[in-house]
Order: sequence, then structure tokens, then C-alpha cells
Amino acid sequence: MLKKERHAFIIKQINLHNKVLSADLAIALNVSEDTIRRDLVELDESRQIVKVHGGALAKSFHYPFQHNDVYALEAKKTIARKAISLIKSGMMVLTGGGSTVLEMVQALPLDLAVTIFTISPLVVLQLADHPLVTVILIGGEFSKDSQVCVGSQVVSYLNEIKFDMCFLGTNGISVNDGVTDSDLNVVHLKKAMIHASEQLVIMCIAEKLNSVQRMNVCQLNQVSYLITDLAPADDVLADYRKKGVQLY
Amino acid sequence: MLKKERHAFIIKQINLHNKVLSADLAIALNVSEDTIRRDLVELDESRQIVKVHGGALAKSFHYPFQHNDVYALEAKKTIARKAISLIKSGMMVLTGGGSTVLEMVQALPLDLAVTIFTISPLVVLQLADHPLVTVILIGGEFSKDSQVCVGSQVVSYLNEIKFDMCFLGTNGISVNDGVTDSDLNVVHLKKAMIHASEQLVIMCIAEKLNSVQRMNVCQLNQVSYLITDLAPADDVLADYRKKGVQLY
DNA sequence: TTAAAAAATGCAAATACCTGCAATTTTATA
DNA sequence: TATAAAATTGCAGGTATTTGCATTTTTTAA
Repeated sequence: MLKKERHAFIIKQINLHNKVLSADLAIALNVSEDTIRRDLVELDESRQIVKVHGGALAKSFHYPFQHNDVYALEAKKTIARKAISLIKSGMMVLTGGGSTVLEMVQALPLDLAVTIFTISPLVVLQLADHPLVTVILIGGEFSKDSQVCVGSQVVSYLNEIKFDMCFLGTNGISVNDGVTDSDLNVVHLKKAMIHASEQLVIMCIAEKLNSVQRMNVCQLNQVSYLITDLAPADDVLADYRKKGVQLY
Repeated sequence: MLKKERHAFIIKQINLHNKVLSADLAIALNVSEDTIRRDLVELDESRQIVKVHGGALAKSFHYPFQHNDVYALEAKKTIARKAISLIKSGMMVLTGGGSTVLEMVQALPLDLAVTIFTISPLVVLQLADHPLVTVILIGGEFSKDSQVCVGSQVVSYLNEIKFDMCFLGTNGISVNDGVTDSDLNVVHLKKAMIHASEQLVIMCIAEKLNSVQRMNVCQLNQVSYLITDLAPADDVLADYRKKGVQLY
């Protein structure tokens, strides 16, 4: 088998499964793992895949956090689907940069014409091929922890525009403490984003419900919609429903 | 057997099996492998097949993701190495978003502490793991063509800061017309970037030397360094040297 | 922290490739 | 037709690529 055929096979597998393991490929292609490793290095260097310890990932799936758990990924895709149904053509939308948001923008229908403001370079690149979406990146210092632009530049920019809808993921949400986070910069940012938007959509996987982080972002009554991977009628959400949060 | 007949046979085999091995063909056609190799080179040059090490593949044998291939990758890596040697710790650096720039930031030494301003989300993400580099993204509307932030927001931002060094790739450079480009937005942007920087470093693969695009970005005398994948003493660069451009 | 897995490195054998050259065949032209 | 010029082919040699293996280093996960 020619090298290029191996490469093609590897890419096909990655497109199909979003990831490959070197050991599997070595068996499948009947060559040594060293050869596979060298193939992966080459494909990585030519920017066709992303090599990681043990194998490789599809380029479009190389987001932080994402290679961790497939279960959470499914949950996030569910949330993304629901979130998208809130977006109407012509809206000015503001987004954060979490993995749930990324799922959402990735799944945006191709016929949706909106203007998306974001603080996340990843969101921008995800939307780079969308024909109808106008993407505006809100610049500032890039935070390596949260993978978004933070700082006073961003906050003062946000003070000058009003958005229709703001989509945020969150690390913590609970009935008593509302939306919470652990990074001071991010908290400042999110407050400004919420303040700049008519409606606030919080997206949160069920796993993170009822968890509390150190710092408060906003109370539940400021949340227009809470989207989880659960059915709105799910018992787990009973307390939120009682508080009057719009579930989805 | 005539050459044409061999060629026809080879094409037939490729259409049938999507690939051929030089060794097989040599036996089948009863000629030396050298002859087969020369046949394959010819058919490859006339774009009828794709020659690879050991044989050839059908032209339709395309990988997915092929559009992300970086053209002239090795040349760009050479340029990147040279460019990096111009950067000193503590500098405030401004960069564009071309593939050569991406190669450069990707190869930045881990002990280099600089502040990098950029209009490219890709550059930002490339630097996300660098421990000592502070990354500041200059925000604005994202241009899907050029993959960078463009527009008046960016330009007015650039008017307020002075940078030590600006790194730009280019689509056209020539002795008479200087640096040229074809996208109006990008030209505006580059002018502002150049105006905002003490020194201008233009990075350009040898192939693009002496090519002229529609619109002028700047003249050669504004270029502090011109970096190519050629040796500075190369004859091809003689005219630039005469013009007083610092080659590297 | 430790042990297993994966990766990087250096090496060697096999294979493929390139260059120049000479022998042969084909083509062009007087 | 005769003959020079051009193209084709095989071969020798030297070079480059590919691959697997052994060894060391790094990474990961328990």
C-alpha cells in the first residue's frame, strides 16, 4: 500500500469518527506504529489533522475540552439545537466562547442571516464558512485560560452597543446563587455582556446544574432562557421552574 | 511497444484500479522501471495521473481537506525561522494573518517574552499555548476572504498605538511597484498597520517576488526588512538590494 | 509517585529515485 | 534516400525515501 493511500485512509477514518488511535491504524493498515506515527506527523504538518498523544483528531474538532467526553458532547449538541431555535433572521446576537456555544454556532443553519458579535476567536473561525452570517470579533487581550478576549477594551466596547440576545455557557448555576463563575475577568466580561443584551440565554449541561462557583455573574431573574439537555419538564429543573425561569 | 501505447495502458490500469506500482508496470510492459518512471512523470506533468513514491494514483484520488494545504510550506518555514531572529524580548509586535505569519508564530521560541497584537484569530489561537507571549486581538468585522479582522474599527484602533515591528506577508512585491495587494479592505488595513509601526518586515516566498497586484500597499523604501526563502545574496534579489532594501 | 503507553531518536536494510551516458530508434530534412 | 538531429531506452552509480527495530525520553493515568 502506498503512503498516500494510507494517508487517505487515515483522513477518511478521521472524517468518519473524528478521531483515530495509532494502534488501531497500525493493525488496520498492517504497518508498524512508527510508520503510522510518521504519517500522522506529516498530515499534521500539512494541517489536515491534529495529532495528539496516542492518535489524531479531526481539525474541526480540536477545541479545548472537547476530546474529553463524548457524552457531554451529545448533551451540548442537544442544547445547541434548542438554542438555535431561539435565533431569528436579522438578529444581533452576542456570544461567549464556551464549548456549548461552539456547538451552537457550528450547527447554525446555512439559511440563517444574523450578525454575531463574539469575544471568541474559535467562534469566529467556526463561522468563517457561513455564507449569511456577519461575524464581528470584539477584540482585547486574549485569556489563555478561558480562550476568549477579556479586559477593559471589551467591556467598554460592550457598553456602546445593544444586542438582541446573548448566549452564554456557564460553569455554575444554582437556584439560590444564580449564575456563577470562578474567573474574575470572565465574571466582569459576562456582566457587561448581559448588561448589553435584551435577552440572556444560559446554556448548561445537566451535570453542572446546582453547582456554585466562587463569584456571582447574575441572578436567575436576569436569565431569559435556561437551556439544558433535559426536557423542560424534568424533575431536576423543578426548582428553577418555581423561580420563574423560562426553561427550554 | 510504443510510448503512447504504454501510456494508454497505464491510464487504463489507473482507471481500473485507481493506482499502479512502477514495479508491476515494468514487468507487465516488459520495460525497465526507469522507463516506467519516466512515463509516470510525463503523465503526471500532463495532469493525467498523480505520481507518488512507488507508483501513481488516479487524479480523482483526492483527499478531503485538501484545500487547507499550505502552499510552499517549506519555504514559509525557512522564512519564519529568519523572521523570528528579528524579534527580541520585550518588543511590541504587530502581525497580519497570512500563512507565513502563522508559520512564524507557530515557531516562536518558548523563552521569548513579547506582546503580540494581531488582526488574525488564527494567530491568536496558535499562540494560545505560549507561556510568555501576551496576545492582543484587534477586533472588528471578520473578513471571510482574508481571514482577518478588517474595517474602520481596526484602522482607528491602529491609529492610537505605536508598535516596534510589523510582520506582513504579501501577495505581490516588485522593485517598481513595491508591496501590492488585491483586496481593498486588506490594503487599507495594511497601510494602517505599516503607519503604526516603527519597522516593517515583509515576508514573501521567492515565487511571489516580482509579481504585481492591483493595489499599492507601500513602496519598497518603507520596507525595513524583506525576508524570502532565498539567501540574501541570491541573484534574484539583486534589484531589491540595489534599491537599498535590507534583505534577510 | 510510579508504571505503562506513546513518542522521539538513531540506525540499518530495502526500495525508489535521479543523473549522466551510451546505444538504439525515430523523425526531420536536404 | 541519406544523414543529421532528436527522442527513447537501459544501465551504472550515487542519492533519497521509506520502513521497522532497538533504545531512550516523555507523557499519561492510576
